[in-house]
Amino acid sequence: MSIPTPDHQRLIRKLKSIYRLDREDEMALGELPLRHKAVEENADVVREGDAPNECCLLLEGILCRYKIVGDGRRQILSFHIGGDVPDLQSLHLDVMDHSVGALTPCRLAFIPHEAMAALLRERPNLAAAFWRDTLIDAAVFREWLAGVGRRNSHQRVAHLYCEVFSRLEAVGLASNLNFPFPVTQAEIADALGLTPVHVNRVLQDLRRDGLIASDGRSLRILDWGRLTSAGDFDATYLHLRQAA
Amino acid sequence: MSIPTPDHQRLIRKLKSIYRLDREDEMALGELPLRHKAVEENADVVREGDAPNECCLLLEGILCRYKIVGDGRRQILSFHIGGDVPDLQSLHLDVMDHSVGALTPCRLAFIPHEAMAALLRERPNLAAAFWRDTLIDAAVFREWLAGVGRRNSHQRVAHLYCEVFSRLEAVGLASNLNFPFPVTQAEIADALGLTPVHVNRVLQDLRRDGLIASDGRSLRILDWGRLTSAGDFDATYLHLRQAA
DNA sequence: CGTGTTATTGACCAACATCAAACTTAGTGG
DNA sequence: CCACTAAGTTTGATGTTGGTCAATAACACG
Repeated sequence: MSIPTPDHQRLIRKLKSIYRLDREDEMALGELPLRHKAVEENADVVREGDAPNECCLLLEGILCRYKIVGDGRRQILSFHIGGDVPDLQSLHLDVMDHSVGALTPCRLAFIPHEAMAALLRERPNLAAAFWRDTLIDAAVFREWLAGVGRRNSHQRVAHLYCEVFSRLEAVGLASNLNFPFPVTQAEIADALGLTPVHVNRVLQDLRRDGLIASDGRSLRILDWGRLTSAGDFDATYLHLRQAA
Repeated sequence: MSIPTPDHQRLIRKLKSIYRLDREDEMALGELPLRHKAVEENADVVREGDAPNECCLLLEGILCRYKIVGDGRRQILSFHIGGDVPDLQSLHLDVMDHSVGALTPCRLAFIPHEAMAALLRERPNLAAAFWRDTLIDAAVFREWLAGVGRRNSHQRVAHLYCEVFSRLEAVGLASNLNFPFPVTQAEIADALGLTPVHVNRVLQDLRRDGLIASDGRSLRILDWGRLTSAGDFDATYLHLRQAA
């Protein structure tokens, strides 16, 4: 029983952003075996149809989950940041119904399902925390579904930026409204059900209106209040704990 | 310890469509206390912002989950049929981030969170079954997200009809390709991110092409093969067990 | 410096939305 | 059994958001 490593801390920090953990929970998480791996930009981590026997903890970089529909077009389903376990579901859903890919070079750590299952058996509080995590996942899908279905392009972009900032802040990866976000316009388009050309035009509008400043690598939110209202954003669906 | 009632059987049947239960699991489920309630068409069962202390088991009728976005437009997030527990998540997410409403008159049964939690503590196998259920829920959101983001209106309608049939069949509520589906075109539009007028035109195309026959009350799938390919439908994401 | 990726621009287009009216159907009460 | 009504469906005319295509500009990287 030793102090959790910084890599374990990433996971702990994430879980603490959504659920109350006690000292023993943290220690137990610290014992999880991690098989480290670096992946390069655009590599797939898991692919639709796979039946993985480990989960993937993201330590550094940005991952996304995505589906390719019949005619080859891509829909990005979620973005993931340090501390996330984007394929936690594979613990209970044998075969992947979507893929996980790296949008930037990433540092990952794989955790065997066996180890994860044993931990959850031991510690019901952690089982609850992880279950809650997957439920929040679903809540985010719902919000995106509402956005793609019923919000216009400007609202969608603004909403996405609000969400990304809120989530980064919740795990201590952004402390002010200026933070790295190296995601291309084409990727944003795939996440929002738009085309890259149109995303580009929307971004120009948002910049012209003084809501954001962005190059392809980082994002600066210039007016949080107006950005949230432009994006119809309300963080309730993220189900974050009040204080971290 | 007695034979589970037909109402309990609905729930058992649903869970068995996605997970292996043993005899004791079924018996334990049969002991769940059910507080029955009938709701009329268009009534809300739970509302965004509520913090319910019971879950809602649907026995008869059709429920939907939905969100209202900033400008008052509605996005339907999911349809639910007999055996579903659409707000199971409320067990771990205190405050509702969306509403649950009745699309038809419904028979419901409420199960106290307390009773549900006790059952899951007792029977890890059932905890796994319910967790899996919420994960499949999320898988369906993902599929809808991909549809609204990247499929055209014809594909979306066809896909929805394939999904509805597959789910009804999995729990024994449809045995052939002709089944009741009393959902209005306006509701379908709200589920698919379209307008009622456009849904109407798409339906006319699908009927003209001999894929379906439908009035507002029931749906007959005339050509399953062509409907699935028109809708780019692959049931993998429903994560059903091979045999019921 | 090339070279490849990403961002930007412009001209044009199509899918789907909007608006408004008419038609159908199911239910209700006389 | 027949108005009457309300909800849902269908139709037509027209509008707009966002898509498509194609070219150019700006970077980043080796």
